[in-house]
Amino acid sequence: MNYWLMKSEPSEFGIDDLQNMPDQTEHWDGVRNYQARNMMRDQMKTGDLVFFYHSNCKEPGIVGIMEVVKEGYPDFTAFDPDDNHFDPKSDPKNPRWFMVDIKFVRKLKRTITLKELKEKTELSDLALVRRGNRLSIMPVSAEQWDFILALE
DNA sequence: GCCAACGTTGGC
DNA sequence: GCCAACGTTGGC
Repeated sequence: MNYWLMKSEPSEFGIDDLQNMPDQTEHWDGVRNYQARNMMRDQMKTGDLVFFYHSNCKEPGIVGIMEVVKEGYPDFTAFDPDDNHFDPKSDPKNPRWFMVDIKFVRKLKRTITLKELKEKTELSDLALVRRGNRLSIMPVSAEQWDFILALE
């Protein structure tokens, strides 16, 4: 089993929005970055656990845990001209963008802030805290996962 | 294939 | 709102 971290702006889609979805499940659409696409298409497997990270907000940090419930499939929002994430270069016969479905597991008791994560030398290899990192989906090692959860 | 211009991300 | 960092685009 693998561990991941996925970013979302809470003003767009936050942990509460996920919890309130039917079946507490939603497709993670709109990712338009090849590295992140490859992870969703090729590597994320059913049962993998994912940290939900709130970005671009007052208190950026990890707020909850979710689970992959459907593996990579084409991101249909890329085909819809009326969608914000429309990409005319993604052909339904040869989709450029992929997504997975994720399900709410639980909220953390508190937000583990970016500031706090940056202070931990144990997490210096975590992509999230590396300078200039903008990846919206990233792998988390089992050691990093356990270490972060122990901070809760 | 290089690289300047541009757009986006996301912390602060 | 600012701006550094980075990815993408497109002219050459």
